[in-house]
Amino acid sequence: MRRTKEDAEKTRIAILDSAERLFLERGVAHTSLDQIARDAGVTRGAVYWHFQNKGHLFHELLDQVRLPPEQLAERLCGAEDEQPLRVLRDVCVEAIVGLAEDEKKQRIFTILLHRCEFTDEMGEAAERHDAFVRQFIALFEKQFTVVTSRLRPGVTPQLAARALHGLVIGLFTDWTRDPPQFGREEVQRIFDTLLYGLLDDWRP
Amino acid sequence: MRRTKEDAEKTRIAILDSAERLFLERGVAHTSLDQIARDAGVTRGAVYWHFQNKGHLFHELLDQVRLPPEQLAERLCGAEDEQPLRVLRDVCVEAIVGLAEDEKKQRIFTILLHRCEFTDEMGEAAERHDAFVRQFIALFEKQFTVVTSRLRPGVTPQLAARALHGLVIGLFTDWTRDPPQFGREEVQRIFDTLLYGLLDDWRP
DNA sequence: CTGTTTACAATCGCTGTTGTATGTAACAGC
DNA sequence: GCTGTTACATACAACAGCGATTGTAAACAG
Repeated sequence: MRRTKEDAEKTRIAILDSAERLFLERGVAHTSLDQIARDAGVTRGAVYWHFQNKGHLFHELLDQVRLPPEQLAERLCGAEDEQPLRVLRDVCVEAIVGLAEDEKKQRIFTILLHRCEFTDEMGEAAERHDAFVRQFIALFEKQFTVVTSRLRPGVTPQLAARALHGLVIGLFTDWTRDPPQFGREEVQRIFDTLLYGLLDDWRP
Repeated sequence: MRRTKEDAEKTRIAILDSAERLFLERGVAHTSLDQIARDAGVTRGAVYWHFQNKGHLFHELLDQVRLPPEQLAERLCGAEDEQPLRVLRDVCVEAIVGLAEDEKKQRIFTILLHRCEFTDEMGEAAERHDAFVRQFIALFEKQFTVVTSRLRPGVTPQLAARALHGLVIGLFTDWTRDPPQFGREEVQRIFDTLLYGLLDDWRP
């Protein structure tokens, strides 16, 4: 019984939602396409119609929340010259706080960080994510390079970038493991704390 | 052809080693016990003789590197009153540097952080790990509580603990994703940086 | 109104994986 | 030298999951 285009889009969404729920509950590898289809009220035929395979399904799931790298780069380099580090801090704070406010984001990042295996048999999803992370660090480093002279003695732009990125990833990881942690103010204070350690003229 | 006890122990080790290699390459869920057995030069019978199932095998693999929580607590609370935060910092630095120096530790933590799914069907391994992490944070917080008065205004022991733990986890994650990063001095400088942001009287 | 395409459902064949049960040869103790 | 046990190998049964193919009714384009 063929449906209209809107109906088709609805089942597409339903499949994605079911995948999200089941991936979160049982892990990506431990969830079969049949289970997803059943949960969405369709058969595997529908899943294979909308998605090539599990890898692509997972990939499209991630793309629902992962902001495109270009957008990130633009955001970071847009306010050129002005107050690059303040923008950098705000981006980091937004990332964490955005996680707290958006439950879907929370679930999908939980899947990404705790419920899936990064192996090349999962297709381009893994590679793209790794590339994303590397670019993230590179952008950090670039921003710190601009203000090299303000860094405390012994602190290189590279070191600062690694530290800041580590903190972001770590907070993401801890947050998704055990959600109700802290609000915007506290997140901002954490990043201010690290930045104050990196630059002696940092003022929140 | 029955072997002597030492032989048996050798095949046990061989199975663990093969599991380590294959888990790292393909992920835990995507590795079958038959593949592990073949790689170790035995059959699945041997695997089932030494381990109840894949979950237990994974569990014993982790126990090869994860230091027992009691040991950690002792280490942190042992030098009571003296310089609790310095011990705390050294523990964090040791954790990261230890990773760089011990390749086995590196592989196993890579599996733990990037090649496995934390779901309850994996048995007690997941629970134990989560409990470990929580205790870790609790210990951090306890240490910071001792020196509450030295914390910068607005910084609570809880906040400090979350931040420090986040940084540790984040550096672990980044390191295992892309190993050749930095040496002991730089790691120490990173933690000193954060601690200096947390306490105004911190001196490396 | 009709042909084509869409959006699935149903079925099939195959392989991979798990758990268990049974066989078996050698070692260790007596 | 016999025996029970150990340390596996082999065999068996059952299922799950994938990918492909085929079927089909309804939507849509002309």
